[in-house]
Amino acid sequence: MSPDTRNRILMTAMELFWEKGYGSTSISDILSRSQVHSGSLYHFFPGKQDVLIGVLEYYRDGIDEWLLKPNWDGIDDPIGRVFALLGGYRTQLVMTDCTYGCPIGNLALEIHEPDPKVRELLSANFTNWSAAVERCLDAAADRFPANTDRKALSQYVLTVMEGALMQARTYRDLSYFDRNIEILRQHFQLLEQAARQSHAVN
Amino acid sequence: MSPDTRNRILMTAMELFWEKGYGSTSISDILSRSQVHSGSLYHFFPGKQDVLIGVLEYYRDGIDEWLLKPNWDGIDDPIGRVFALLGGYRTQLVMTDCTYGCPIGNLALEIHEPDPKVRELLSANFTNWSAAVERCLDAAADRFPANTDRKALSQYVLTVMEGALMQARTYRDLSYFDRNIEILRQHFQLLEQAARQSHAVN
DNA sequence: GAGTTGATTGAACGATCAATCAACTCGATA
DNA sequence: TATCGAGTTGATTGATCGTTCAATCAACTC
Repeated sequence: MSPDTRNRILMTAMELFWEKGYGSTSISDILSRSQVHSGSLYHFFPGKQDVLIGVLEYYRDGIDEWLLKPNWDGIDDPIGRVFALLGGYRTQLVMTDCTYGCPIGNLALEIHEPDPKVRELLSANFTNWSAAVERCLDAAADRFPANTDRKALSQYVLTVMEGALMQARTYRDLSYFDRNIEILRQHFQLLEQAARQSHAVN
Repeated sequence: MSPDTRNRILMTAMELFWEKGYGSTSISDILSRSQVHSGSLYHFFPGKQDVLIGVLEYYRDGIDEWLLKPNWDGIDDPIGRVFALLGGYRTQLVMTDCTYGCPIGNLALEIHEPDPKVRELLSANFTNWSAAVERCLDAAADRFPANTDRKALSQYVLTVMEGALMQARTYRDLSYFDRNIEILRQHFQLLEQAARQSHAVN
């Protein structure tokens, strides 16, 4: 029953870290909800921080299956995929009455002096996310001006997502998210428009 | 000596909340650094959360003097002021080896179930910030397309600032901040360009 | 100068924290 | 059948948490 228990701990910790944050989640919170006893937890994880590391690794390894695949199913247009991904976060906001926060972004701001290992995993999660967006932008490279830094732009999409989530959650108001995403969309349209004009000249 | 002590508590709590976050700052942390005894703290504040409220009120009431005035001194161009404000955050990042985080944004993401009073104060701080940006945008209204939603755009500037800070801090790399701000700047230039074209037609 | 007030002191409280540990279970292997 | 060890149990540890409270003190009121 070993991998079962380890996994139940991770899943429960994932939930709790997202609901209450890392610092406010106690080991006994994890134990009682997961129906695991303290000795078992410490059999699999040396300490609380290692549970966090396990959770971050889980996110890192599951981004394709749990984040991208569900949001991109049936959508082929690369730029459509970018905004479908953002739409996925909107759905989460709706389902949680605007209490949803990005699990990675929340941890990134909550944990002030992260272990190198923790910081690496937070970075890796951000990098994987924006790399997925960058692949979309590359697939639509001809719709952007030739000198567009698509890697930087993909990081910018992450920035807008995190900032928009932060405001929607703080105000408990979905419209803050929508307005932000709408401005990003208009920015993209301006870029596409500029690309068309440039191509017409050449 | 009463207002002295209250103020020393607030200043110390401000420092500590910014350094370690709210949850990881203990009352005894505040007491030892501020050289105040527990009884004195509880004489001025009913509890820990009320210290947080005091800090948030302090930020709210000090935005002009402590944030806007220093960054806008000697700068008249309204759009220049927007990016000067963002430049202020860049300076903080430089001075802290990219460990700086927005005090309000950090608290907004750390505190998952805020009291109504706390949530109101977080919102008020965001609102004051973007309202200051909105005044700049209004002063440069003729440089944007006529149908520009300047209030939404000012919230978007806040979004980009928060997201850019989050990434720079997570990666411990200033270039993530710079690239994000640069893309916002290019967006503004596209908007100004569109406004010029529109005015030329009319 | 007796009485009142606000400010301060620091020991103490119960609760909760992360973590430990010896004892136990039980399927796999020899 | 005997042995082994990965997994499990849950009571227990000492530290730390936010908070309380009886006491003392200085300054002001009337």
